[in-house]
Amino acid sequence: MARKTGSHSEITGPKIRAEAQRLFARHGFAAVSMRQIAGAVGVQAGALYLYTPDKEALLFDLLKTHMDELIAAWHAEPGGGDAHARLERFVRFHIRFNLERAEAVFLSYMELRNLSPENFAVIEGLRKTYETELEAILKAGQDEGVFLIPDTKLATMAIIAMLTGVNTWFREGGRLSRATVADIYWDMVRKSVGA
Amino acid sequence: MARKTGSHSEITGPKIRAEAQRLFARHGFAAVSMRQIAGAVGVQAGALYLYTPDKEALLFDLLKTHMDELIAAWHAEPGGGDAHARLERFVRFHIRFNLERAEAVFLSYMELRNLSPENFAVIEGLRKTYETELEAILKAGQDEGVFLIPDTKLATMAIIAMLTGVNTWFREGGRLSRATVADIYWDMVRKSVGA
DNA sequence: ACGCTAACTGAACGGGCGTTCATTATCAAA
DNA sequence: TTTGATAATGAACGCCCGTTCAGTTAGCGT
Repeated sequence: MARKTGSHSEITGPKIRAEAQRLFARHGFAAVSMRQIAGAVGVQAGALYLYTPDKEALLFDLLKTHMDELIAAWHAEPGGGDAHARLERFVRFHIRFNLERAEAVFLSYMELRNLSPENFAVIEGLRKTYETELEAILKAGQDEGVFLIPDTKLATMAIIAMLTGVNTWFREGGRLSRATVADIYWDMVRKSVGA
Repeated sequence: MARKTGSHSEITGPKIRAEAQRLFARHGFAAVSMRQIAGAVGVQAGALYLYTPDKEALLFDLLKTHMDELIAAWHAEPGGGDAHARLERFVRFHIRFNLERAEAVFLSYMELRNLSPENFAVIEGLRKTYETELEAILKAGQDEGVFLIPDTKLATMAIIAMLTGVNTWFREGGRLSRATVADIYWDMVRKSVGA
């Protein structure tokens, strides 16, 4: 046996990334072997190296793609309005997007330390970019006089941590719907910035 | 060479736990070998098994001890007062305690999945116990009419996530002192529950 | 000074790791 | 139908893993 019938790189490539994401999120990067990933995909371990130079590059690809898509999705949201409206959109967007991609979010928080310093810096830069989007809203609200925030940098970190925390406990079909959760979190965020 | 000069289990035992915590926090449980831990302690790998039945038990011991100490430390805090005062004490306690033990906190959030189901349940139970302490305060404030919270369970998770988030960015000697950070977070928490 | 016990070594066990590569089967264009 | 490119195999490489254990030395009560 060598090449399989019906095999195509446009199928195997995404399949590898999907299975790697699933397994990394479930067991952790270091605890998952290339052979496990290959097994989940349905190929031998050697075949993975047609799609990635090494294991770390596979992780980096997942994290980078996620961060790029996060930022792109936020930019695709409707802009404009006052700081109050923009903050509400950010809160609802963040919760929605992160719940839709729980595995990728989990990965990008847990597995950063498995990246080389250069790759780590890239992801950190993208995260900073995203955080700056929220901080800009808070600053604008502060200038407009609709928010009362002692420190916008701190408020940024506090709000993001609070929102991202939803991923740790939310379960589909639980007591509350996504919409209700978003409503309540928005209520808390709104009040916390004094609006 | 066999037994080393000046060797005592009361010294080696804690040293192993300390080095394991440091290494697990830095590189992740799965990425750290027993030989690395032994090397950091200054013994051979086999010696570790005089102090732990296996690698996972070492991790569990660290997590369990941390959670026990967290809960004990909270119970040692002065009680009494109205919900407003108790919430402030909780916020300041959580930030202070977690910053004091950053490595243990990091571990107990990141490495839970490396525990067996039984051990996982134990740590989860202790976490739940701690969270319930906060929830009781929020409920009391709700009943007293000093808080305005749509859902106390959600508010509990939101506040804990927000507070624990401090650990991800706070650096000693940075722009803000611990005390200032605690002040600002308390301000945001207070407002978010409508007090 | 002796003997018991506690503390540790160092080698070994079987197994899994990430990665490479010669080889082979399939696909798609000519 | 031939042919070159593509997608995969499967064996092998050297290395490190968690764990065990017989043997050895240091500490210490008697």
